[in-house]
Amino acid sequence: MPEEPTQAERFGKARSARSGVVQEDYVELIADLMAAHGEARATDIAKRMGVTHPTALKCIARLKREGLVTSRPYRGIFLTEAGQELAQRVRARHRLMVEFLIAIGVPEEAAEEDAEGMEHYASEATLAAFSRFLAGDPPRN
Amino acid sequence: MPEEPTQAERFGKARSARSGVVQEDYVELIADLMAAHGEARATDIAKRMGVTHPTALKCIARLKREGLVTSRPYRGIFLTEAGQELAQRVRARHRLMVEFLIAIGVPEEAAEEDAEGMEHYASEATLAAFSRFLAGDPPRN
DNA sequence: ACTGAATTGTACCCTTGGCTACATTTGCGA
DNA sequence: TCGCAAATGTAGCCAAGGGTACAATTCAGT
Repeated sequence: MPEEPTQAERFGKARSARSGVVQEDYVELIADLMAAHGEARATDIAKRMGVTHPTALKCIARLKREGLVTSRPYRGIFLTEAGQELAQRVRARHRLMVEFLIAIGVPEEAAEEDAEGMEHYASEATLAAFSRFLAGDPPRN
Repeated sequence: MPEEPTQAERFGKARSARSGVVQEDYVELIADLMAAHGEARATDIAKRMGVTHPTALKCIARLKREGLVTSRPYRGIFLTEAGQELAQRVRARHRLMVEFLIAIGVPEEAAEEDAEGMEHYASEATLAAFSRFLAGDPPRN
């Protein structure tokens, strides 16, 4: 099967997807923290992401540049409209992924771990298929 | 649900997995090229990965450092024992992922694309669940 | 009110994986 | 055989996302 250009395209797409992964994780986490504590502090973000605070600050700076987040010096971090929308999509996708994995028999902790990586690469088509499965539709006849 | 440390661990694991993604893709591709043409040339690797050749060379140099690949100046690239084993595992995982996605109703091209990203994050537990599903075992009773 | 701890910010370094530009080596075809 | 195109290698740039070390600011508690 010599389908080189298609393969290159697929690798390219996976590569592009990779660049948004960290943003998605941060935005989702910030939304969680705001929901739980009313605000998102850099230290808490760093702790929950399992990185040092300068790393978190740098990623947050990038989120700011991309208009997903706002913050004033020595103050908390807030999601913009765009950030909130992204957070909602990401959270929904994450929940669906975990539920699906558990439904097909993956133990809960493994499902949570794997979803953390896989969720970022699931297209609409795949998410739709997962939804159908959870809804009880027969996938193959 | 304040389970911060666990969440940090999960993010950490996903991060670790991320660092092996490129190696896995290269090793699998090199195995493909060797099977198809009897040798793996840097130019072909670059073309199929959709990157420039210096980028491919740099990644190959890293594979060499990690003992997955060998090569002599201006000669082709060859997998070591470890490289061949990795390639086999990766290829099997890739096929399983694609088959599974198609089985639950994802269109073929989307399945190929999504698998390219998701395959690197599926644990043994998840792969086992996918296998069971393909074998026709009822996932939930 | 003020001091000390916690939080936030800054400076600088590393590796990975992109790129372009240029140098070197192979090896094929005239 | 020998020259030129193709392949390979090298140098140097960039951004992202890790890290440490240190500076600045906030804020609680006395």
